[in-house]
Amino acid sequence: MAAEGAAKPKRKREAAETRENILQVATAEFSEKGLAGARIDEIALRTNSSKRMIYYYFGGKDGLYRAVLERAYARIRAQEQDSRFEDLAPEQALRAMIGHNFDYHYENPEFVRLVMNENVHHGEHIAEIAGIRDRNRSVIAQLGAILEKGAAQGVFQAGLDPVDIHSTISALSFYNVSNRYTFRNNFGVDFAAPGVRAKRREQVVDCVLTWVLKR
Amino acid sequence: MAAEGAAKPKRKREAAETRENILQVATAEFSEKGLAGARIDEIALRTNSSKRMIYYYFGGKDGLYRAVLERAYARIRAQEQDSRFEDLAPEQALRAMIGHNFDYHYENPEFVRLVMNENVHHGEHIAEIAGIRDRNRSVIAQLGAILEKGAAQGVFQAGLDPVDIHSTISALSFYNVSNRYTFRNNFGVDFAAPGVRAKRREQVVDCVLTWVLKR
Amino acid sequence: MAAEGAAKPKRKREAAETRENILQVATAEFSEKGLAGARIDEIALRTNSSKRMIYYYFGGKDGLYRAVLERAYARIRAQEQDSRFEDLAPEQALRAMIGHNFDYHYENPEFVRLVMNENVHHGEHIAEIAGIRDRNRSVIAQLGAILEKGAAQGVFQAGLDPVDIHSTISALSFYNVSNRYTFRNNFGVDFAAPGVRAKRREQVVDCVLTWVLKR
Amino acid sequence: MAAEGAAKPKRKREAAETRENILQVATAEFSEKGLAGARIDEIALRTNSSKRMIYYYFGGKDGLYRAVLERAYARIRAQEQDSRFEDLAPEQALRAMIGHNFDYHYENPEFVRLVMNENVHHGEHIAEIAGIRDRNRSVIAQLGAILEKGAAQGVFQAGLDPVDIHSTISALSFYNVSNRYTFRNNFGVDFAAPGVRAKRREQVVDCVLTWVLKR
DNA sequence: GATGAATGAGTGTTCATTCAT
DNA sequence: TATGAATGAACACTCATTCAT
Repeated sequence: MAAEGAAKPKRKREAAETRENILQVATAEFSEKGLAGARIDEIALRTNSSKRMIYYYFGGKDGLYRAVLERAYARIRAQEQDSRFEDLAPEQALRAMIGHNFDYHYENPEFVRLVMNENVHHGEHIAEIAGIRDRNRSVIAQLGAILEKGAAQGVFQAGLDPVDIHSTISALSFYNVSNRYTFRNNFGVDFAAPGVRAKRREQVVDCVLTWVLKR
Repeated sequence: MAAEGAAKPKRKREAAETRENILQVATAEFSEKGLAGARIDEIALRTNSSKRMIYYYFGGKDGLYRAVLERAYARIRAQEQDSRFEDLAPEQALRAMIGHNFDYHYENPEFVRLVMNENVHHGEHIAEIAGIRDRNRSVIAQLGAILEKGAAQGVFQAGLDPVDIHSTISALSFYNVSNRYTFRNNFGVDFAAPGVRAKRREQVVDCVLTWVLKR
Repeated sequence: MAAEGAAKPKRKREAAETRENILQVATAEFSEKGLAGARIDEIALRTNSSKRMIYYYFGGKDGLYRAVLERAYARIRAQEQDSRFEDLAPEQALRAMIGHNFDYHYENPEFVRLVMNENVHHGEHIAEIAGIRDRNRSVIAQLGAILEKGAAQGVFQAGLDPVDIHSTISALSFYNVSNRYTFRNNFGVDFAAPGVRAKRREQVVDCVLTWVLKR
Repeated sequence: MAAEGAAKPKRKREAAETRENILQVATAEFSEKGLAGARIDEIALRTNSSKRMIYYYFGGKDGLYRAVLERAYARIRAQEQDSRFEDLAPEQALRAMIGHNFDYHYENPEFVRLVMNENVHHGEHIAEIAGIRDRNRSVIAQLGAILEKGAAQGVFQAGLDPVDIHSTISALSFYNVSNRYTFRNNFGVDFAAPGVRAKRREQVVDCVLTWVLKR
């Protein structure tokens, strides 16, 4: 027990905390204002440490932004690793998967906005982050397994490309969060309102399933 | 006097040209880099006129950005006013409408990126542009008419909210353009490739129709 | 006369003045502290204009430094173009040329120090300034003509390379200014003292001439 | 206890090694970039130890720089103490001395560049290093003895000031190394090229001797 | 209507140095 | 003796905007 306290140098633990604290603040700031709009000074101010530490740990604004992006993707991966749909029947598994995807976007608008911003910047930073494609490959594999099983059981159409289905699910989940402000302005509907969310969730699950199910 | 009278119109025409030239350059720049990332100097440089003129005509960076946004929406409106789906049978009308929406996004990535950027900025600028809600109301009305007609004929489901259908169509059309870069990085599929676009168009039209049609 | 005032736009004259004012201040600063030691803020402060103007006219610290270097060399050239030694007898011409070179270094310590600094930086900036080699070629040509004339008249040794003679003259002129501080510290002699300068001038002229004259 | 006694010297030896290692790295760095241009982090990185040790042993950047300067001068002294010219005939002794001085500059460009840099900084650091004037006094004494012996033998001119001769020798030896870069750029001649060096060495020895010899 | 010159507040970044362990 | 973490002051540079002509 004494060993536990002594084992990890206090300093190192503090360093990890400093890093994490900076990343949290930076995530909020980059998500809110974008890479170009965010200010290093502003981030440093909200941090428990200083501007200098940002450069010490992340090298600069771009380095920090990349670390934020990497962490955001790592967190989804962790979430998805936890959720298991494979034991369910194909239709139930797909429903669960779509719902989960939909919810993740709703509950992580920061992630959605980071991805938006990354597209504003032509994806130049995400390209330099290793390991993201691996993670996505596993998502596609998981979805593909469900689709195949469904097709084999005769409940889903045959020959569906999991990437197509995934892009459809993502589009329908992403838009509610990404285009929240313009949609509200243009059509007077706020996707963030609880009632709207619930109704929309049902529609998205329904829409994709109707399309996939054997007709 | 006659000369004076003739001179002015000429001036005005030149003025309109200058304005339009600035707007074109600014549209490209804001679309490419976002509001925060775009540079007034850069825009002025690519213009046929000077930086001073931007301030003369648009008051400043924000004013220019709003003018760009307004013009982008005005151009969709013009396009949509041209297209008439009402004479077609409901299913054909809906198919045409979805396809048209899909194509517009693909062919106007600048518009898509401006909307993305506007959402990054929480829609604070679009809110100050008059007339946008009116235009969208007419889109909803048009779609609503088609849905009602289809429901009356027994081909569509009854009681569908045109705003829901519209958001579904938009989500599926927007994503291919807005998330082009991250999707390519994550899944190795480039939405911009001609083959991908054609296949995706068919899927989107199909997906929405399957969902709307009476089952 | 009135035309003279109206001919040049007042603005442009002011711009040239601003540029020149910045260059003067920057010359003093770079000469005093070197490129790495000089501070843009310090230069701007001593200027009649602002830091922003330095970037407006010279693009940055390096650009300003290069402009300073270029101007320093241009000023020697102007001085040398004025001085004519060719009409004198070879020995007198060479004496005058050496003396002039010696004096120029003494009277322009800023130039000497800029050249020192340029060597500290491995000559990377001077390489990018066009026209310097041309100017130096004419110096060598001038010296070469004197040497040849002297050799033809039998007063100078034959076959001397003007570049060798020039480097000898320059070394003996440069050192008194460049190494003033360490020499004073190490040997207690201040090259800048008037008596020392006069004596040294005589020695340098004498030393080079003794070497060049036919023995 | 015996172990304790042995341990300490070892520590001291290691400490001396650490100091020497830092000094070597710092010499290269200060010589290359100057005092203002050199970076403590860069020096620490190339060292076998850490940044903290620099502060521990030398107090700071300026202290390290002074230690570097002091060591550089101490090394010349050591070299000169070894070389004995007094046994030679005056002319041979002087030739040897000039050649040795010339060679030392060529072979120790780091020393030359440190002296240049020290002059850029107005000799403010060298003034604080004790013992340098003593060392130079002995150089002057040595040269003075040779000159006097030569004058007594009727081969050298009488009444020559050894400081004048020394400054002439130094100027002609220093310039080839200090102004290597600008000279190459301006006149296309690289003093560092072996052929150029050999030819220049002969000229320098010759030039000084011609001047000193009785005519 | 049009142009080059000018500006102040801010913006990302780097520096030598010190602290805690 | 030794090390990684931390710091604040300074540093080069950029921005949207305005002025004088």
